[in-house]
Amino acid sequence: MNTKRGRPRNLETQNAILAASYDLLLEQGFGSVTVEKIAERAGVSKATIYKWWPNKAAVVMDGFLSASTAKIPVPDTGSVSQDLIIHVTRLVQFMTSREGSVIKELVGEGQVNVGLAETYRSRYFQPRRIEASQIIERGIRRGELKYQLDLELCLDQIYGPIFYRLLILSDGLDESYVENLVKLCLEGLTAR
Amino acid sequence: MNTKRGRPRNLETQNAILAASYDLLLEQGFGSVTVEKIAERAGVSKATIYKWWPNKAAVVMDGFLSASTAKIPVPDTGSVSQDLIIHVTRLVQFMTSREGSVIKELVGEGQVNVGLAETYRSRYFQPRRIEASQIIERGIRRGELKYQLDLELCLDQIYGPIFYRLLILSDGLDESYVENLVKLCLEGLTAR
Amino acid sequence: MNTKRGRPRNLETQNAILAASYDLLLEQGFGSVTVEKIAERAGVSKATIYKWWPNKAAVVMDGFLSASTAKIPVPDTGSVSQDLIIHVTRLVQFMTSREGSVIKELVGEGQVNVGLAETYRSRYFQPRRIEASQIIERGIRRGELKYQLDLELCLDQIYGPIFYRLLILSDGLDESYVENLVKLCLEGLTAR
Amino acid sequence: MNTKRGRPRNLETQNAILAASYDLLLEQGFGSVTVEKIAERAGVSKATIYKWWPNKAAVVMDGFLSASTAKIPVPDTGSVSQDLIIHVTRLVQFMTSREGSVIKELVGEGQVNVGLAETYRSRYFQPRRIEASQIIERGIRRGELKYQLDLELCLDQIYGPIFYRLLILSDGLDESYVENLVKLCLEGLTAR
DNA sequence: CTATAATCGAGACGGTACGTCGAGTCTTCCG
DNA sequence: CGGAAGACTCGACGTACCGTCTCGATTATAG
Repeated sequence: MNTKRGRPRNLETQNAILAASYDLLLEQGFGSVTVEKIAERAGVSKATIYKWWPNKAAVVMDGFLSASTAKIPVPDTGSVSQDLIIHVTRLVQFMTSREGSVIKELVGEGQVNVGLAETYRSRYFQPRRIEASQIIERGIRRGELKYQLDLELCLDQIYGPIFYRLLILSDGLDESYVENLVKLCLEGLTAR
Repeated sequence: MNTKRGRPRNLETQNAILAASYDLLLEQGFGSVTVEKIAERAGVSKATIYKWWPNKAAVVMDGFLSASTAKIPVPDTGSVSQDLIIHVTRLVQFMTSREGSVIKELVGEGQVNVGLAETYRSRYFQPRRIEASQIIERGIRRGELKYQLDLELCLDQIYGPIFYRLLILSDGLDESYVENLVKLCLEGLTAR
Repeated sequence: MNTKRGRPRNLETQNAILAASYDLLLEQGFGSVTVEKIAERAGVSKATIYKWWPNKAAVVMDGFLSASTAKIPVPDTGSVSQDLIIHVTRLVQFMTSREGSVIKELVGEGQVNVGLAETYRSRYFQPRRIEASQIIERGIRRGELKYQLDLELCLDQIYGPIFYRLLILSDGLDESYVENLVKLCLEGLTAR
Repeated sequence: MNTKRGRPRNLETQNAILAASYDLLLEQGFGSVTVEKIAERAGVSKATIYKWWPNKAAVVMDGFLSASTAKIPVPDTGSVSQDLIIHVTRLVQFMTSREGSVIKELVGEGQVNVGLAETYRSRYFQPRRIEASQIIERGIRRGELKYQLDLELCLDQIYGPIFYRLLILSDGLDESYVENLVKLCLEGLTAR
């Protein structure tokens, strides 16, 4: 008895669903995405969607993840400060683009949907953190940064203010803000 | 022409609505709050609710704001470091309480609802920032902190990581995290 | 102790209400008339309306009755046949005018509202029947019509088909229909 | 392309809706029928009702039409006079029964709702007229009635007074009224 | 080369909430 | 006291989306 009986899953169908889902997400935002619209645009039955994903949030998240190539490149200029400024500026640029702005909506939904939150944490934010941690680690190895630094904390200190502004304050995030932020992180607040 | 024409708005009604709304928010979370339930619990007609608030989010937000006394006290020990640690620890304690955790849901909803976001920004987060900025300003005046510090940026550096963890990483936020965070902010990342 | 204490009832107010009510009835039809709109147009408070009339139907009916001068003149040419044709033609003309067509709506409402029905019966249809019965009675006196005729039945025979068409069939009601109807009533169906 | 795609419409559901609708109509009258009550009694979702009917009036009308077998049998005694008296008496009996009385309410609603009116005209009144016209046509063929009679007019002359009394005058409609009416129609008003 | 098993499109359905509207009542203040 | 202003309740409306379900058609592997 083989387990592979019956008509096999059609990959194109899945891709069409993910693509449609992501398109709609970009066009109309999370709140306006409808399973019915996804189905229609993908030329697919609603039941098929629910066969492979447990609920709307899951499809949309999945669509987002598979579309968002979104690796923000990590520079290596030899200077931690420069690297951080470049990297974070790129991050900000991406986050304030249409594509990035849907992340805010997904995070919003994640406040109410634990499964969704876990997904974007493990499949989106953690990978990004690992990328960026290279800059810090290089800095430590080169002796630019304190050698006993808590890596996680460092990342929070850089990323925290950015997302805090994005998600809560909705305040301007221009290049000079990034520069000042990085500088302050490096130097500290303390007067000498 | 008198401005006080007609049957005056019944304050008890409004309070009952806001109270019911907040109770439900605490009990069941934003997603499960229903205008109908609010109306029923407040002993009020649904139409009355829609007369004074444009939609569910607005009532719930208003209920939250009028219930949340939530001033996190600002300590004054004479040391910026100590003050920050105490203050932020309190903030974290509040945010991880039931009462605080609904804020995360509201912020979540705010990603999709601009009006709501503006409300909690101006009526919740800004006031809280002003409270905390006293600690920084005192530190500057006393010469503990650099005198040309950008206040907004400082606040972001303290608050950012906290809300970043709360909203996105959902990671542990214990007392030692706060201490390390404050210490790092003050000292900076740079090796000397 | 005087019986006439306080501010006396303002007749103009009542008239404004009735006029507004009738205007709206003509403009928008019974279904779209709203007590609120009546009040607004009459520059009057809703409560005042409910003080003098028990419900919407009553005001509208009253407005209709006091505006509709609507006496359809009864001709006297010397010939019953001629008189009937002229009179009924006029009736049809009125009933198919905007002003008349609201009567259909009132009768419609009357199917569900007994009070309203009684009102239009006693204050609109009965008076009109009395007018027309003169034609019949003259015919009997002159010997044109059978002398033992049942007056009520005669009126039904003339009016019935008209209102049946108006209310149920919504069919054409031109002058030749009226002529044929009157002729058939007079001559009867029987072959000789 | 097959026409029978998708889950087929569940006939029981539709019937349950129509039955519930008709029951409520008989029990409480048109004005008190509620889509929500229909849904509840039929064990059906409100959305399903609105999927197949555009509004309350349409469902109720449809429920009425599919329940009302209501063919009033057409007698054939050999005498037009007798046949008419019997038929019209039966009609009156039906119309004054609970089942018939809802027709008055539907006609009432029809004064304000054109779609509804068209429906009951074409699917209720026209069919009934055709039934009754047999009596007239038989009378013409047998030479009892004038051979060039206008059929429509004849029907109006019989039915008109009945519905006029039912809808407007609400006056007694006993057997003797019917007899007198038929007699007068046949003989005419004219003295000889 | 047929039976079995799964996928899939179409679309009906129950459920739950939304926001709106109108009727009618009630409260307060003004003349 | 009459009346204007307008707050409030009640009950229904029609809409939208979710997630589940039932068909029939399709497409593969197993026997």
